Amino acid sequence: MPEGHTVHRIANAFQSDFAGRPVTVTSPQGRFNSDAALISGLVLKRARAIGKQMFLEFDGGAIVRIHLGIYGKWQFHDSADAEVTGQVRARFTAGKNCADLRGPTICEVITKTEAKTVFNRLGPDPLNANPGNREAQRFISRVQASKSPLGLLLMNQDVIAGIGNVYRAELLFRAQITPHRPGNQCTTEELQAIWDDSVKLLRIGVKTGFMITKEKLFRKNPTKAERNWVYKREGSPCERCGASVQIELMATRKLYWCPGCQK
DNA sequence: GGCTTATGCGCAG
DNA sequence: TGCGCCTAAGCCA
Repeated sequence: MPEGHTVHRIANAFQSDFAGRPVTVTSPQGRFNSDAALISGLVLKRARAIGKQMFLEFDGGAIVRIHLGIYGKWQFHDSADAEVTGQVRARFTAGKNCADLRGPTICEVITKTEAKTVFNRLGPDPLNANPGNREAQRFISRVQASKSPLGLLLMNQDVIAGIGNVYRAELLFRAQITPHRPGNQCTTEELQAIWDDSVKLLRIGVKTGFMITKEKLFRKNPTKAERNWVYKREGSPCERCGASVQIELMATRKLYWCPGCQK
């Protein structure tokens, strides 16, 4: 389930399972063979996530960049020789720790310079916010510089890194702003509130592993159907105002929102 | 068992 | 704007 919170969870797992140790890297499926050979046996210095991408930084400077896309998935095992099933693009092992990667959009070895280019393009990640408000200000100025609808801007990883279709819909519902409002018609206060809310929701996501967006359920164990206000609830009455939740396509992605609450 | 759908995004045109 | 990627879950029969 790859919005930003998932990738941060994986990066945290990599940091504790593999960092500081030599890591064997193979490609049972074969498509990552030549890249794996460049790094296999090197010590992993650090695993970090920025938005939906994970970066594994190895001794010597090589970096593995992984983007799960819509299909990609990780599977962790307790044994280095766990049986390989299906198409495993890359397997990382250190001692008994073993992680299999399937179906990623991107899995490649890049240089520090190439990584820097990626970092520079990405917008601020609410999960990497530093003390102070610099990331929020970067987000706000990027939104206000655009005439595009806010519903599109929240999906743009150059504007804010880590938000996907679920959090996009839920953040806008919680802010009570229509997805069609142009970025340059949003006030600084409104955008600051959306940023702060994204920090809060993504942290809940990292903690629980689920995209729970209703306060009441933060500490519970809600089913998928209960977790959200508008996502995948088209045609149902809005729990806040009773209006029928709408669905439409925005730039080919399904957008859910409440016309009663979101102005 | 088969079909649809998905939390994403790069690319061609 | 539409396609391709290439995997798994959810749903139906």
